Amino acid sequence: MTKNPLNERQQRAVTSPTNQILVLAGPGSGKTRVLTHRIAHLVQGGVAPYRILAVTFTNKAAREMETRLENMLGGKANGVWLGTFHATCARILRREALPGSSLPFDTRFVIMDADDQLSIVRRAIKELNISDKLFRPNAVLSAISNAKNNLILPQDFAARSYRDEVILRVYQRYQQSLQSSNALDFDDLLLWVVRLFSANPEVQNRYAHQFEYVLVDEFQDTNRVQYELLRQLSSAYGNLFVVGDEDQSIYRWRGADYRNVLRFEKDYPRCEKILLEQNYRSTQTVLDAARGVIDQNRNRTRKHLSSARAEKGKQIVLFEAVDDHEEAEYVVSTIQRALRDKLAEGADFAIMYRTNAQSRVLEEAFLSAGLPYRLVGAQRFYGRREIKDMIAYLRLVYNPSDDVSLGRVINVPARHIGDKTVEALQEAARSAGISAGELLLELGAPEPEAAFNGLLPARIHGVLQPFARHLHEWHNQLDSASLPALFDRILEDTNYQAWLDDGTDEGTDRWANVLELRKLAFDYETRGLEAFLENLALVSDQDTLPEENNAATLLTLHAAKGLEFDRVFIIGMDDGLLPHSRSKDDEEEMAEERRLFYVGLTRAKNQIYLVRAERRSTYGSYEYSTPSQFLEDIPRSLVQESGKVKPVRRVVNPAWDETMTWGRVPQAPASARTPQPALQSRYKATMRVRHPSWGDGVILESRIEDGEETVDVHFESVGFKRLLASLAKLEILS
DNA sequence: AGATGAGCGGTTTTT
DNA sequence: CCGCTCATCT
Repeated sequence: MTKNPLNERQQRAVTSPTNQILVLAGPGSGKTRVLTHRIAHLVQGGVAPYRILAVTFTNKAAREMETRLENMLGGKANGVWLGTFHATCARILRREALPGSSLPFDTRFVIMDADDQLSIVRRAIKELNISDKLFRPNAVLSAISNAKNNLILPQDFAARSYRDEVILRVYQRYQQSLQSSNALDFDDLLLWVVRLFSANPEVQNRYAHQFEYVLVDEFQDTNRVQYELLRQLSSAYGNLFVVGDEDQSIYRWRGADYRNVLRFEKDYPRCEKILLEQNYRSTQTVLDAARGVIDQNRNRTRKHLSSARAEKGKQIVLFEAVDDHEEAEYVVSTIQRALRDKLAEGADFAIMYRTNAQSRVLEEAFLSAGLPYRLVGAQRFYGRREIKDMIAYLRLVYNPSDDVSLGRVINVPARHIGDKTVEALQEAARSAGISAGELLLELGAPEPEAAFNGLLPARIHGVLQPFARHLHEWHNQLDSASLPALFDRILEDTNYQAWLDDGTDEGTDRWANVLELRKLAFDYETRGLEAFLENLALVSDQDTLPEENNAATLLTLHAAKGLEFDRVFIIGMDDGLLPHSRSKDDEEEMAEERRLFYVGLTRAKNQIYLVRAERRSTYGSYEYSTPSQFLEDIPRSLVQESGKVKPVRRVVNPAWDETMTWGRVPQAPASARTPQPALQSRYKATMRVRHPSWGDGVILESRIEDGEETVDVHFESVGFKRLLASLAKLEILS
């Protein structure tokens, strides 16, 4: 693909001299390629790399662009500001949060992750004597995040109801906690840059004059803060190049607003709009199916994606399993068969699902089949208790004011510091006007300042002393010792291994995780603790997970955006899962669910498998569901069904042939069926056969199911089919 | 202070 | 079903 020349429109997008350019790029239309080529074009035209800012949505996308630029230009593009919104903002704030700035934190701020945020909210709710039943911490946090995404700080928050009043109070307390911990949450990173720029035009100007060119990926998923930020950053030169696709907007719940695309056209009436509709990824079958789905959405620019590839491609396979276990087994066995027949390799496959919870059953099936897989996202590594502990230690050493981290590790491993002791410490710190961590640091000094003597009762002081001393020593090492040395020192001083690795399998496992993190710390030996912590906070886990060799990928539909795979399974094609039940009352949300499905479909280069289960276990009991309504929008001619025999279901979509049945071969009710003696297989694996319409193929497997012989055949023309031997008119060739 | 066990609530999606 | 919180006991 890299060898191909750019098509005419891509070329235009890369070289156009227009100031503001809006590229509407369908899936697989070479969007990343256009972005990287444009950056390369700018650099080769003499623009200094540091004057180019390119913003991506994920770290992964940023790294991929970096690699491509490296390949194109060697080191010539080094220095381009390339990163996510959040990483870019963190970088700006680390420079600007100097003493005397208007910002309520200094350059040693730490970044709170979702867990930290939630524990701050919980604490605030508790301290304010609010019921956490009526005000769910999660809901309150999302209200706060929502406000921040709209640039609303507590002082700007207009409470229009009792509920708002309460949320506001929590918000205030929450913000205070962050401030006293010298911490920022994700939303703050963006918010404070915008506030900084608004309050200090000279600072904004400095950056705006630095960034002669601003380029943005996944523009449809920007929110209001991000839009504002882009406006500010490009305000000097007005060179703003944005790439996006309304149809792939899937982050509305996070404040993203694809109408930013419309806003862009309105705010920059002289912008040039370029449509990329030539698809270089998928077969026409994949595109037709995707189009059938997305064309049901209104209020969008209709695109006419056409495949640059000649072949129509394999039909879409639809499989209905009886339950989620069979669903997973179907995925695994289909992959195994393809591997065995050398039709594909592991890394060609991706299995996508709506909710993270669905990965569990899949993982079990992969494990028991001995099939390698890699799971992206889902807090696998960084959510681990032992990992969070070690990170908390490091964060605390870096920034002793970090209350959340202090609370996490002050008594881990247990060192007789209970709630009462912590409370006394906090009270004493408050009366001294410093944070608890700072006070500890002081108490651990060889000669603490006299002012801090007598703040605490002698007994409590004594209990805290050993920990305080350690903290002081670690903190002192910050500038002299390397990160790995500090890491080891903490492990040693806390006796962490002995505490964690208690001889059980789980303990060994946990210790192995710590060693994994330690390995990562060695990678940051030269860059240091600050870079290490920032990376841990901002880089999602998909980046750092050890790459399993040639393994299938398990990921949510959200995480799939921007990726491509040869063969894609989308599982859980059930009403209530996709579209998700939480979306069904809201038209906008339903449209977003549809886009999510569209994103999944368009990841496939060659083959799509849509899989559902009639029932799946949730919380221990079974729940039944009907097929996803989205399935009805896929043209019938593109689909080939597969699965176990079960009662006929009628299809409601008039686009389908009335006489067609859904999912199954029709069959008499069970009661009318006479049990048949086990019958002999007529077909065996490796036999060559001929089908009247599909031509020649080879039998992959034959088995007796419910008294019927079922054969899996791979046809040269259409690929994999599962057939009932009694119905298919197969001719045996060899 | 720490260990144990009953009870409960939770699942959308992520930088 | 699982993991977490809270209450109770040692």
